[in-house]
Amino acid sequence: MINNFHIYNTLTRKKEPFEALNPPKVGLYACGPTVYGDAHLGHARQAITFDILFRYLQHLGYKVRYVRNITDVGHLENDADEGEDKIQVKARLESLEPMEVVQHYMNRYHMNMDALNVLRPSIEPRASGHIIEQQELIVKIMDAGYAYEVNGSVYFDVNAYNETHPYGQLSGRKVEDLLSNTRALDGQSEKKSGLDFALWKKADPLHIMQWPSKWSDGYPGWHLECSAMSTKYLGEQFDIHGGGIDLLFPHHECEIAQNVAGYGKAAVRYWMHNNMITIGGQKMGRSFGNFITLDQLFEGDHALLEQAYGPMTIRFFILQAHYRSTLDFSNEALKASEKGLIRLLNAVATLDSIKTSDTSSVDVATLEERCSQAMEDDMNTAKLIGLLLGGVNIIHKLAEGKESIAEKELEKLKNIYFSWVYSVLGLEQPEESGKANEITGDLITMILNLRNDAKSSRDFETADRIRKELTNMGITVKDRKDGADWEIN
RNA sequence: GGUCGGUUUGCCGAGUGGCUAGGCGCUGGUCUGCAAAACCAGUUACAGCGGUUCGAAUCCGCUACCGACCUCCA
Repeated sequence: MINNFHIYNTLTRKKEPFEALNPPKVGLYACGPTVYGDAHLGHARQAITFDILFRYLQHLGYKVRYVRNITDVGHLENDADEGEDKIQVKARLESLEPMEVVQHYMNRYHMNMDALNVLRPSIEPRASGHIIEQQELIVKIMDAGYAYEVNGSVYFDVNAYNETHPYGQLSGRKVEDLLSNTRALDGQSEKKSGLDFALWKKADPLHIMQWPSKWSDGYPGWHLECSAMSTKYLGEQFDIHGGGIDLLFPHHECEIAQNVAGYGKAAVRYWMHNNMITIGGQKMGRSFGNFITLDQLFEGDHALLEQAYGPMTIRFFILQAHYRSTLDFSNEALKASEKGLIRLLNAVATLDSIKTSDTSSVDVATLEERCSQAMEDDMNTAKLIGLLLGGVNIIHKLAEGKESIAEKELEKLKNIYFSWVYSVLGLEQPEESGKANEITGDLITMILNLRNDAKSSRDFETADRIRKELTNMGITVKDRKDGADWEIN
């Protein structure tokens, strides 16, 4: 499979040409959410980044198996592996079954992602459904001598591992440095070293989520699920692993160690990490408490929001920055995205009404090439959007007849916009669905027709009154030569 | 403290040696009964200092500031 796609590989800190292990198939794994709260803007960025990768690889002709997990067990509340399971904490607070909490937030996550036009992955495995696989991996790691059991819990032995394999390769850390920065063991801990992490944790009797094992009734460690599930569905080696940059250490580092220890080799060819969304220069995250959920954005229901922002505006906003850059949230930036998106989508809608000529005065081939190059360069959606918006000018001139285009060239132009804007970037024309909306539309059209009659008979007083009242309702009237168009603000 | 990254015009944000990024905003114009919308045109930058070079936002060094990770986090 020939392409010129280059990926920035976190492992090597370089852009590398993409070569699939088993073309035309590509195995892609991305770390999904822990479902104990509503998804926020940061989750949207992660999901959209790898949604673009999923779509783009398919656009290039690959057959992609995209696995994105749901973490519904195992993440602990604090360090030292002594905390409570996050899901369980939430369940107690809300007096719900843990699985009820999981289902609730998972449903909401799916609704949010659907709204953002994020494609569902090929497989969406849940940690709780792969306890057996995780236990099997623990056995392999123990057999290889890289894990030890203490009081029914099993820990990964980082020091033992580091003697034969460099631990910290992905995040650029050294064990010695890590050790000097790790809080001293208080003597109570079961772990041999502060760097060791839990593979299996014995549960106390009150712990609701627990499963039997040869070591104890307990639950799997936090990093284990991704190793076990990616191997199950993508094999011991696969092409791309993605996730938020905040998971780089320790999560992904531990994942590599688990794979090497258990299966004897590293699984991943390319590691990709999306950067964070910031707000006022600071990372937006659950632990900072400065996040805005997607529902709040869609509804405009948050103190920091001056208005509601549609899912496509959010998607466009995120795609206007490169995925490895931080992206700063602000109302001003969101509003700018909203307008830019409309400009782009309106132009695409205009393409069908362009008339062709015998010759072309516009250069479509160059645009086509530059768009491809932008995406080939580590998925630079920001550049791609810039190019597509630059072409909007040309589309307008073609529509007005100021430039000419041959039929074949027009087909090419349409293909550029339809495939990049709709298929790869996943942007959609806003839907006007529902009977109520239909009636509303018809009513407004009727009123505007009446106003047009008034204008024709030069009764501007009536015409202005109608327009003013519509404006007060939040409907913008746009007069054209033949009638009028309208828009709800 | 350790490791890594960032600092681009009023705002967001591309850009790794010479070629207009782009969007928003702002100013002017076209259209229009007027207004809005739409469209067209114009608009400004590269944290500071020093160095390399014919030429630097882009490479190197120093300084300042900001952030991320080092504990769960997309």
